[in-house]
Amino acid sequence: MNKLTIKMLAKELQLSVSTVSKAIRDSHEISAETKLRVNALVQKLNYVPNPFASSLRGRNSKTIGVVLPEVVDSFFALAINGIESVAQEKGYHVLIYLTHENFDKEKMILKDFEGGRVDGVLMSVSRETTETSHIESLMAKGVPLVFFDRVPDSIEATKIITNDYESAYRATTHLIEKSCKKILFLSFSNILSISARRLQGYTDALLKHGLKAAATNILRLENDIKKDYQQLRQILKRPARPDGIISSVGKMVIPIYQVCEELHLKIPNDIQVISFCNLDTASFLNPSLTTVEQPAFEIGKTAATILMKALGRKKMELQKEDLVIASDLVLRNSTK
Amino acid sequence: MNKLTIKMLAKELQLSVSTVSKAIRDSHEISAETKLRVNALVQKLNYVPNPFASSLRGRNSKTIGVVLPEVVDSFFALAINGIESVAQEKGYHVLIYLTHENFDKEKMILKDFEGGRVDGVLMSVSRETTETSHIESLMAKGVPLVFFDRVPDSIEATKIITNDYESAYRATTHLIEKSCKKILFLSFSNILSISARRLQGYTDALLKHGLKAAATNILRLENDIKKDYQQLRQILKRPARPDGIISSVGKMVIPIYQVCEELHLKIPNDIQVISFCNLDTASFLNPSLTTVEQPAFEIGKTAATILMKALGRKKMELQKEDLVIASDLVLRNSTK
DNA sequence: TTTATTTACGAAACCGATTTCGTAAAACAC
DNA sequence: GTGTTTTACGAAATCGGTTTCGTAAATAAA
Repeated sequence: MNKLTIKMLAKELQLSVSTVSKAIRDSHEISAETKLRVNALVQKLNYVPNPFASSLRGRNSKTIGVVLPEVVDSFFALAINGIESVAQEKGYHVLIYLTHENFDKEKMILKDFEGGRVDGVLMSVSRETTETSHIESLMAKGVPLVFFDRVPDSIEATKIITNDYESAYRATTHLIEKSCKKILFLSFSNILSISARRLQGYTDALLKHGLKAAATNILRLENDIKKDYQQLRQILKRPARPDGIISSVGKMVIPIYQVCEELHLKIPNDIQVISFCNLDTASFLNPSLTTVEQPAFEIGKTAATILMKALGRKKMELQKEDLVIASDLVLRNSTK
Repeated sequence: MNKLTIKMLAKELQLSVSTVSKAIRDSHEISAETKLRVNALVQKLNYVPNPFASSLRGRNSKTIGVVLPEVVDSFFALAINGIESVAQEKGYHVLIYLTHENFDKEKMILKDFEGGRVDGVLMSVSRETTETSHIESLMAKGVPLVFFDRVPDSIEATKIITNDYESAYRATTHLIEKSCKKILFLSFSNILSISARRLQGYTDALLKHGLKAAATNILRLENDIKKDYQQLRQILKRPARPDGIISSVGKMVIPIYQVCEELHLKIPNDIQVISFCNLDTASFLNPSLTTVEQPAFEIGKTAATILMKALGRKKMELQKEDLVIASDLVLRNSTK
């Protein structure tokens, strides 16, 4: 299957390669008549330019890289949707990479980007990402990078985030107002600033209302659903078990419901529950779940839009600051 | 930010470009000593080869294209996971494209692929895809293509599917055994074979048990959640309303629960419900939902694995046949 | 009519790696 | 010591477009 090249078009049309190329790119140097002839043949033979030749010469790929921890979480699924919709509209291609929360994979992926595979990057860091030299190295090469959701504190960059601190503060306050005294907080990282901010919102709200933020009421999750499940179970079996739970991560919703069911803890009477998450089934869970809903699609879309601007003709400089899109606290029946 | 090229390495090392290239690629033509020198500098300067130059010369991209209708559905999110895990392991990059069920977009994407952007394609067709010349055109150019889940009937190709017919048959039979007489079937396309097979399983099961497959009991969904919601509502308000629902698509779960709630129809007493879907929250819905669970991750992983084999050194020929991975009917409380 | 400018196109360099082919020098065979 | 093979490397072609620069002809300006 001999690939059709511009050279073959040129021969067929009795034109030079450069003329054909310019005609296809609608250059003003080429007469309308010639353009018509060229395009007719392009249509007829169904010619598609080799993207690598173009990228090599043009030093751009019309491709963005999206680096995510995972995609099971509906947050990232929605974010991908937002990203892809913007990218496709602007004629960009989207390379997806999953780190599976693995730092070494993240490093390898970014290193590969240094070869110029992508024009820009959208990234949500893994929970293992403590050190950020791989990111700085890529940015130093001039590759525009926009972080979203899980952003690294140590780097000055454009970051699209949600109001994690306030959301956690509000969620905690809500539980306190509903007379919870011992609120368990499920944290998924003590590294990620997103996690730190949520934790801070929680502790600040406790202190504000004269409650102590006991270390025993903070469960730091592993990236292992079985272990997390067991840990949670142990905690809820304690004599002085919590009467409220705030999960800063969506994937613990099912385990929480399961453990409560097993231990015959009634939600919300025995224990009230709020989770950060993006489940569209939240309102039909049993009981329906009070959630902090993050604007996942919006975050993805915004991140992509800003990146596109930095990649556009005008090469708009990226503003090195945070853009906050607010989350919603949606009250349902897992809290009183 | 001058990009580092192999030429610069060569100059620095007092070697020719070809020698450096061979050294990096661990060619037997190069002495161990020279390889060491080269690799040391590669490390030191953090050299990453330009992928477009390699792809242009090598006529392969180490990239696969994944074409999906959408990704909100957790089915496709899981499938992406399966695909990406395999691809990453094999050193392949993953380009994601969403058609949003739009046939023209699908055509454009595949046309772009004809330029050689990807080495192979994994695809789930849009619900508007009636005509498949764009797919055949790509395959004719020798691009390996594996379909999964939503596969076109009219094309001979490798297809990874689940047992749609049997699953629908079993689901329907289950409802009949639980004494449903009027079972509403929610269908999402009268084009896609996956949809046709599910519908066939449903009608066959009805006939087998002496029930009629009334056209009024088949709701053909639009791709518009509001309209579908209203349609469903109208049907459930009929005097002789259905006493069972089988939804062949997961995204109708919430609308179904909502409508039933609004109309004060108790599930499963007034109406029993089964849905094809991949919600991990199914067991904690109120009531918990009887589902046909598709092995989404497995399907994605299998599709990718088979594609990888066709792309490997040995260029294994793709078997033009269906590979079926069974779904599970999981009984819960939305059926008696 | 002469000069300046515009129009429309072609030749060739270029992007950066890979690979073929050629060749000195070294190692080996006899 | 001569012939043969192996080793280790370099020059140059190549992948397929894009872009710069040059130029003949056509048009406009003087």
